[in-house]
Amino acid sequence: MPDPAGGAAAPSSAKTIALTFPDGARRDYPDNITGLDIAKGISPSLAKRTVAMALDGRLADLADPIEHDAKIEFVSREDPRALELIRHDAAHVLAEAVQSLFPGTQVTIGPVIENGFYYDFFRNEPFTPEDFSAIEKKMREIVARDRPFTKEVWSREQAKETFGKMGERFKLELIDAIPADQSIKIYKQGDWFDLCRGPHMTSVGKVGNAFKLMKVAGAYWRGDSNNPMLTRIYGTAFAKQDELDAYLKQIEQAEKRDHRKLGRELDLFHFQEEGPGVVFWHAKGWSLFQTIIAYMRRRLEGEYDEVNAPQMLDKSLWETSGHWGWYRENMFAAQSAGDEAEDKRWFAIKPMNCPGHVQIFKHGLKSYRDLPIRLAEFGMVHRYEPSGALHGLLRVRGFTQDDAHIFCTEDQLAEECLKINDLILSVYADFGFTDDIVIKLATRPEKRVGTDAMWDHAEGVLKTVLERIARQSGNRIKTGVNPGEGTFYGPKFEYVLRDAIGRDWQCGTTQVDFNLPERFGAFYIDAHGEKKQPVMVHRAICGSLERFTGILIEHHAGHFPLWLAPRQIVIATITSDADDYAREVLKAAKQLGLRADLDLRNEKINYKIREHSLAKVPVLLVVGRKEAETKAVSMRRLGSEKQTVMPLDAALGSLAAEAVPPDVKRVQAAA
RNA sequence: GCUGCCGUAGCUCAGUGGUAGAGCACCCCCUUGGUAAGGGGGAGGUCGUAAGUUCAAUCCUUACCGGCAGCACCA
Repeated sequence: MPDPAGGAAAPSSAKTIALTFPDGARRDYPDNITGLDIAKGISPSLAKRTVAMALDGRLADLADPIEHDAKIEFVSREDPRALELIRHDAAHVLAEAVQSLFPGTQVTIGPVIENGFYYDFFRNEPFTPEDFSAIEKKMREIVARDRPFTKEVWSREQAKETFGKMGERFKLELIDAIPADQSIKIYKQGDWFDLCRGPHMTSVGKVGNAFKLMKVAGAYWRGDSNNPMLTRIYGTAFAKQDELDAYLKQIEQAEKRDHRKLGRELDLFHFQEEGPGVVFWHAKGWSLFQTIIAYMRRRLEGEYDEVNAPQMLDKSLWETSGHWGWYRENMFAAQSAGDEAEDKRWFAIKPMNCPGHVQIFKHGLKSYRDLPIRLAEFGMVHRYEPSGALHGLLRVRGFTQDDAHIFCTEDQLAEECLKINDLILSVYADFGFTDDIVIKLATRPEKRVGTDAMWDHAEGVLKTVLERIARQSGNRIKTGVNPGEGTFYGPKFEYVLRDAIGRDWQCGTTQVDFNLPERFGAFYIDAHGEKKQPVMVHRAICGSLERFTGILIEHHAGHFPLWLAPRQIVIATITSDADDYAREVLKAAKQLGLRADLDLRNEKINYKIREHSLAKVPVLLVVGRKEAETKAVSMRRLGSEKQTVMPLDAALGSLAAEAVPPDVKRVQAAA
C-alpha cells in the first residue's frame, strides 16, 4: 500500500475519488484531498471534534491525503476506536516528558497494549514510581500546550543522521529494521518528535487528562534476554476521567480475588522460604484439591487406566527420552546424601510423566487389539522454574498434572484427539467455563526433533481435527494458530479458557508425539504380526492441578459453588441452649456427606455471622432455642442477608442435592 | 535468570543509629446476646540470614535467602 503521505507535496487536480460516508452517501472529491478538508467542508464543528478518520475501517491521520475510493468515517475523541489513539498519543507525551525531565534518556518504542500503553527508555539510572508525579505533571503541561501532531516523511539518510546526532542508538536500530519499501515517518508535537508509524490524533491536547502512570519495570530491548535491559514505564489513558476511575476500581477488584491473598484468608495453603515454589496445602485447600481430583477420576472411569510411575528414575532414562538434553537446566536431580553411600548414581526427579508411562506400555507385548491404551496419572512432577517465574499456585516448582498418555495407531489418532476434546470441553463446563474457550494449534518450533515429513503429517492431522471441532461446535469454539509454539517433539492444541473477570488461562493441552515411542523403542504387534510403532498423545485437561485450583479460586473469588467449597456449612448457635441440637444438625449433615462444622463459641450471633461470611462459608445454619424446639434451621446463604427458616430435613435435603458434583448430577438425571 | 522495589508479632502495617509499637487474630475473665465486630485483661518479636562500618545496627554498606511487579522462560 502506497504511503498516504508520500504524495502530499503534489496534489493532482485532474483525478477525482469517490468517498462513501457512514450514512451511505457517496460524494466525489479531488484526488489527494485530506480528511480535514472534507470535514471542514461539511461543517466546522465536525472538523473541530474529529480527531482522526477511518478509511475502509483503517484508522488514519485526519491530515492524510486520500488517494483512493474509500469508505470514510470521522472518528471523534469519544469514539471507541479513538481509545488506542489516545493511548498511543499519551505514550508520545510520556516520552517527551521523560526526555525533557531526564536529559540523556534514550527513547525506544512505546506501543499501545491491552489496558493502556508503555514506553521503554534507556537510561543508566532507572526510573522509580517516585518519579511519576513529576512526569505526570510535565505530561499535563505538554497536553495543555496542545501542539498539533504533524507528520513528516524523511529519507533514510536524514533519519539516521538526525537520530545519530541525538545519540538515539535504539532508534537507529529501528530505522534499519524498517523494510526498504516503507517510508520513514516522523511525528512532531511541537519541538519534540519521534519515529513512528502512526496514526495520531490531530493535536496533543486531545489526549486529555484521564491518564495515569501505573508502574515501572525492566524489559529487554526487543524482548531478548541477551539484549540490554530498558526501563519500561506503564501507563493507561481513557477518554474520560470516570472511565479511568472505573478501570482503577476494577484493578482493585482483581486484587481482591488474588488467590494468594484468598489462600491466606481462607486458610487454604501457604508458601515459605524453605520451599520456594512448593505448596503447603492446609486442610481446606487440600479438600478443594482432592474434590477436583475425585471429580477427574470419575470422568476417567471406563476410558482410562490410572497408573503411577516412580518419582525419580536414573538419569539415563531421561537421556533416552531427550529431556536431559533439552531441559537439564530445568530439572531437579537427587543422589543418596550419605558420604559413604556406594550408589552415587544421579536420579532425575520426574519433570514429566511420559517416560514412566512408556515404560508401563512397554512392559509386556502389546497387540493392535489392545490399542488405544490410555494411561492416566495424577503425577507429581518437579521442574526448576526460574525464580522470577514463580507466582503463587499459578507457577510452582512442584505440581500435580491430570496427565494421560494415549498409545494408539495412526488411524486412531484423529478419533482420539476428538474424544479428548469432548472430555476437555465437558470438564470445563462442569467447572463453570462454558463460553469463550479458544483452541490454538501450536506448530513446529525451530528447535525440534523429527523429520519435516513427520511434522507435516502430525500438523495435518491436528488441523483437520481442529476444523472438525470448530464445525461441530457450530463455531462456538474459536480456534487459532500459534506458529512455532509446539513442543520439541510434536505439535499440540492449547486450550484457553476465560475466567469471570475476562482473563485468559491456558490449561488443557493435547500433544502429538512420534518421538518418544521411537526413542524408547515402543511397539505393538499389528494384524499381520509385524512390529509397529504406536503414536503417543500427551493430554492434560486442567494441566497443573495446583494452578487450576488457583484459577478456580480467582474465578470464584473464593466464593465456591457448594460442590467445591471446602467447608460447605457452619452450624452456629445463638445461645448454649441450642448446643445439643446443633450437634444433632451436624450429625445429620455429615450423614448426608456434607462438609459441615459447628460454631458453639460463646459469642454473639452477629460476631459469628460476620466471621463465617468473611471466611466465605456458603451456608450458615443458625440455630437457637426456637429452632431446637421445632427441629428447624435458619438458613443464611453467603452474599445474602435474607434468612429462611426451614424444617431441618428439608434444608439438609436440598443442600445435599445442591452439593452433588455436576457430573454425578448428570448421571442421576439420566437414570 | 534479568531490572526495580520490598522483608518489623499469625495477618495488615507504623517506627527509630542507643535492642520496638498499633489494629485485628490468639489466651483468660465477665457477658447467653436472634443474623456482619459486647466489655475488660494478658501473652506474643534474636526487626529475613550472614558479614562489614560504628562506642553502639532493626535502622547505614555488601552478599546471600525469600517475596512483589514487569521482562525473559514455561517439555
